[in-house]
Amino acid sequence: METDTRIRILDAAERLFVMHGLDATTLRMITAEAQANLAAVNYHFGSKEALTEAVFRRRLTWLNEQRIAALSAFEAEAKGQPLKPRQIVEAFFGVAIRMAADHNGGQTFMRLLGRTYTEPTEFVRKFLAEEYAEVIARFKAAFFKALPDVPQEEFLWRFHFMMGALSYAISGTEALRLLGPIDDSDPEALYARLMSFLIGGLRAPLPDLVVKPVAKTARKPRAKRAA
Amino acid sequence: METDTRIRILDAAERLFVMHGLDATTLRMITAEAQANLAAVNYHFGSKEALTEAVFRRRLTWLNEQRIAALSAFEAEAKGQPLKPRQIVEAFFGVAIRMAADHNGGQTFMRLLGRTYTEPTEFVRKFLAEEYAEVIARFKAAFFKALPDVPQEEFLWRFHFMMGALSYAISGTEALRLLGPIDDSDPEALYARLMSFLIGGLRAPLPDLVVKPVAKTARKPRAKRAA
DNA sequence: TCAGCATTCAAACGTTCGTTTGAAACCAAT
DNA sequence: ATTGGTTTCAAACGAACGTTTGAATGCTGA
Repeated sequence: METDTRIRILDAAERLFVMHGLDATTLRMITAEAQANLAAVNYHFGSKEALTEAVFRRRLTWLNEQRIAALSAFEAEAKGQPLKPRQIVEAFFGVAIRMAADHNGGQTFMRLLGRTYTEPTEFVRKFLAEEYAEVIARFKAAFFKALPDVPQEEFLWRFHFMMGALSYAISGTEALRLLGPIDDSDPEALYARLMSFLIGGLRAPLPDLVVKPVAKTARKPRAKRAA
Repeated sequence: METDTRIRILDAAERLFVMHGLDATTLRMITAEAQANLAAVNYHFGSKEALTEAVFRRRLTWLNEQRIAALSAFEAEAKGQPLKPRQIVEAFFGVAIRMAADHNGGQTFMRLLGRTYTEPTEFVRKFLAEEYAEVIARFKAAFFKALPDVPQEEFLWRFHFMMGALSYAISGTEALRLLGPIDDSDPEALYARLMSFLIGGLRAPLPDLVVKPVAKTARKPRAKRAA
């Protein structure tokens, strides 16, 4: 069942998706790279879309399992006490960065993944939503417990910003060179740098938001929506 | 010269690029949306690639001029003294966020741009490199002056992470919904949130990096860089 | 040895893409 | 009214795409 060709196709597709993007990668490029016949993709996967999904699922499922395992380990250790934010960040982002440092395809994949959260393609988004549901729920709960002083909406934004930083840390090394010559060969250094940055952002002083309803509607009092 | 059709095509292309991505947007979609003939793109722009470049250049040039103007204003005010990091962040990221809040097409464009730094397409990267050269140079210099205690390489990484957070702040509102229901309708709030996060990350304690050259070359002490 | 299934392969399918073409329509200046 | 240059238009081009087909080949158990 798990034929050699199947795996060669998955590997080739992963590599080419990273280099050229999803749309611009053709089945002919993939099968040539995999040294397989053009029809092999439709034989083994059914369609290009199904192949794409398989490429993601293969590693993403494993990645999120690792994340949950890391979080569970910290939680078991803490015996019901809230975790330190650094531990939660480590469990979510650290695992990802470490996977990105793995040269056995993990690196390739993470670059692809980092670019995919903002991918507009419908079916990719649907797929990611399913695949992330559990891990998001677990980490949200852990963070809320660890940071009771941070409003939940504020935290969700910060989590989102952190995802952006992670995405660029992993996938944006090309864009990075816009900034000048830079060494991205040391994954441990990248890990340390990103963790510092993320914790710094996560624990930053809360912004003093202008209270919206007042600014918009009032001098005469009439609340537009509850704060 | 600046015909009506030309502008309608630019606007339509911008909208569709955001919704479907560069590759997946066809000239037939664009010309239909712009209520123009299919051949109009090649007549007015020469090719799809040239149209793409025009879409970006139209707003990106202006955006980076705004950034430089904002920075120059702060620098004039400071009379040679280093700026506060917050001011520099404001000049670079604040201007972008504010443009993203502009509903006259700016919002649309910024979502597109945010997704483009990591775009693998060759000619887009080339183009961005040119378009960003000056603004990058100016802001690097300002930051280095304002943060003499932060090693330059460390700072470049942090700048890169900040770009990631900005990108997600602007373009990733779809991905954001993975995290749960969230209100992204208030640009002022987003601005305040992002600024807090960025400053927090920028000013985070430096990571204690394992000193690589020592591990590789020496045992006898040899500092890699000055703190 | 041979039947039976899984896999590979070359070729072709119908679509859609970006681009080109040449005529039609428009529009100001003579 | 006629010209000359600009813009629009319908139609078609060749190329490349994902997919399908049916025969050839490989492998396994009876």
